[in-house]
Amino acid sequence: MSPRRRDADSTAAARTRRRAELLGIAADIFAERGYAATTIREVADAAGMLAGSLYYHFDSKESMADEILSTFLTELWESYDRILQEKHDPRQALEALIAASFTAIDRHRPAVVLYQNESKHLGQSPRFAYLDASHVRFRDMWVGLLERGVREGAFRSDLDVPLAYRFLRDTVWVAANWYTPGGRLTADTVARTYLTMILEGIQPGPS
Amino acid sequence: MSPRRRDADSTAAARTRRRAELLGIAADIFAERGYAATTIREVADAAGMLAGSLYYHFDSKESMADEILSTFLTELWESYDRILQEKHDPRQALEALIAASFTAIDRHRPAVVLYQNESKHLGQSPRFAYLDASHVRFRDMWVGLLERGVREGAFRSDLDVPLAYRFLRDTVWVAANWYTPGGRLTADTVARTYLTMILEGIQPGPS
Amino acid sequence: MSPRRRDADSTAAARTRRRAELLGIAADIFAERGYAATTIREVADAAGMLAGSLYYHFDSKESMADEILSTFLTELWESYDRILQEKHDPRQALEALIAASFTAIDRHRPAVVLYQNESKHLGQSPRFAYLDASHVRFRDMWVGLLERGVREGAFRSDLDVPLAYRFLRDTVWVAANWYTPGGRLTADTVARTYLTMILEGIQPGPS
Amino acid sequence: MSPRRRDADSTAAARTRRRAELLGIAADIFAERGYAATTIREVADAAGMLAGSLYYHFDSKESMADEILSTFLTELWESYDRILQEKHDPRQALEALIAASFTAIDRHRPAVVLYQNESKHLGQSPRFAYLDASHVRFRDMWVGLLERGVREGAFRSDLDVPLAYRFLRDTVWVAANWYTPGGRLTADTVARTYLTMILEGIQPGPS
DNA sequence: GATGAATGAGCGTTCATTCAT
DNA sequence: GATGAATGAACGCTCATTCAT
Repeated sequence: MSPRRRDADSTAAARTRRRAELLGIAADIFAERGYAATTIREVADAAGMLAGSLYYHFDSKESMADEILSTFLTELWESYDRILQEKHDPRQALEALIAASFTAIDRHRPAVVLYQNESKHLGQSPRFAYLDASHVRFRDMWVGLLERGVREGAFRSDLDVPLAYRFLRDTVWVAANWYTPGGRLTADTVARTYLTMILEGIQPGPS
Repeated sequence: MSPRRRDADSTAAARTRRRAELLGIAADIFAERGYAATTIREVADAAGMLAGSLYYHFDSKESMADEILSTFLTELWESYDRILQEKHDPRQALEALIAASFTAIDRHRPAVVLYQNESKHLGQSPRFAYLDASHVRFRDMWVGLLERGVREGAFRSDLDVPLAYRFLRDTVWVAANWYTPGGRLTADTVARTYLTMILEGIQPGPS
Repeated sequence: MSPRRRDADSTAAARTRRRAELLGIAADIFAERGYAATTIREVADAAGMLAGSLYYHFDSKESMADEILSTFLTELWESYDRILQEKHDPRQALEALIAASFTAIDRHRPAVVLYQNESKHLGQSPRFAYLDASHVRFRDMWVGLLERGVREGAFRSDLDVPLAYRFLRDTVWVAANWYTPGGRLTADTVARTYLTMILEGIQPGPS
Repeated sequence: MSPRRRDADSTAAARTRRRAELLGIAADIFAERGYAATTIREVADAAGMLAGSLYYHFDSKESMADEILSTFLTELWESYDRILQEKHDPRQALEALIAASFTAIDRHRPAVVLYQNESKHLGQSPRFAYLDASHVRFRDMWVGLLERGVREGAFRSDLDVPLAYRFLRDTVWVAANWYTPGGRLTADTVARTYLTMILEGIQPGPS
């Protein structure tokens, strides 16, 4: 790595790193207090700077939420797309998607909380059109998967697919509200336990 | 309208009805936009009056949320308590509690949304201490029921009770976000379908 | 007194009596909390009615203050005028005026407090022009009396008349802030004690 | 302006000066219109800024009054305490205290007016408890001084001390309502004239 | 004479945002 | 990169006042 290269790094890359750091702080507070109830002064305080200084890094409060959410969704869909390409068996795909979702919660907890609590609102502004688009993709993915699973006998034939889709979607994301990365349960454990409940129910099986 | 009707109607009863009407409007908007993001002027607009006029009926924005939430929770716990007294079989109790929850969503949809989205923030103020108290009662109720069910063989012996409690709790209330009273699905239908998924899972049973 | 006469009394006179009663209540609160800081709801509460009901009796909050102050000033000037006609000796006139002022405090304490605290403000509105007029008359009366007294040897020849006027004026009225009718000191006692201090000073006399 | 000057000037000192400037403006208007009747917008207008901008400098309207009053009282008591330590003769102490009071009026006229007109109301809030404390200290100081003066023969033996205390207190402070710094009379002249009236009275002495 | 419900203006305060330094 | 001071719009709320009943 040439010195020239390192210099370029210490500007562009350092800037990127600082942005990410600030966004992490913002995401934590947005998730904790709610987007509307969070003041950018609170974010700035937590970052050890004055409110006005944040505007050197970001255009607006909205743009922070935007960057937090779009970063999260981009990464999420990358992992989903990888799974959808690899796993053709509905049951296996479902397992992998659920696991990937819990991994996302583990890695982007505040972003997930933000997504869950505020996407309805924010989605109304054109800037956040991708949130609604993501919802649609989400629904299509799950509904498609469930319908195929029913056809292929992986899932109960009497499944109410639209309802089951919402059941799955909500059940998974809502866990971000109580899951603590590094706590008693790892993302993987939670995922497996949830999967068992979802697939086999909570009453005793026949075996 | 006969004088008799007007007499019975006037004063206390009419006031109560007007308050309820206004609270209904407020609850709808709080649920739709979020409590913090809702302005008193939006509520007043929707009620066809000026912002200040709301203060003839209510002390503060907070007191509106308070009345919405406490009314809902009072009614909810009345129905829960009735069930807990009547149904001693864990499985039957669970079914009845889930059904009662969906009935509550049907009747108090905006209040449920408000409860779910804002109780964490509001609960910090002493005035809303009953929200946290309700959470605790909730947890104790479900955890107790699940543990008893496991002991008595009604539920899987390997159930992770704390996790299952959260699964049940979230799964049910989160439905308030999409459920439309008077839509395709009645509260009862949703409750029965959810119950089947929760009890038996989504994969085909052996029977 | 004919019945007809008594009927007329029970309308006009009763109305007058009620107004006076309400004005007494208002004056107490205006004096206690300050005019600007007093809400007409507080006055109405104290009178056992609703805020709106006061407007049956009075045009506005201002008109209450108006009536309180003008009633007080009319009576005050009546007593002053009587004295000025009777007492031609400066020293005797001064004594009588001071005594009359303390009598006014005794009988109209809240009005005096209101007068003292709010006349500067209220005087700016044309409706209260008589307040400024009264101030001028006041000053002319005292300054005239003091100058005559100096000329005639009743008061010190080196008296700074404008300053002494303010001294007398303030000294007397400000007592309304602590004087309690029916307390340890009667208006007359206070008047006599004040007079001694004003005339002879607080240091020991030669006698 | 040299850089040296600007450096010494900047940050803390400049901020303090700006605060003092704004407080001076606020004090003028509070004194002129009354605290309750003054709007924050009036203060901001006079300062050439918008209402909200004041909140960059001060927490609240109340905190402005607080700072104005506490600054004044601190300085006043410093001068009083110095006198009480130095002058042991009651008559000399009284003269010095009256003079110091007029000096305080000269330097803090609006603060004195505010103190006199609003301390009764403001004193009820815990934040302004020091106002009541100051009243008590005031009374103790004057009553103590007068009693000692009577015992030692400096003041008339028949003096009604509690009444004389109020007489002195009011007489002095009330002058803030008409005294104009830089006008015909200096604070010192007023003080001396007042003192003569207080000590020797307004009627001709025997000498 | 009084009530109950509302109006409309304005208040103290907050907050995202801007910008010269 | 960050600060300090300000803007301007809006917010929750208060209050004198009105008026049909």
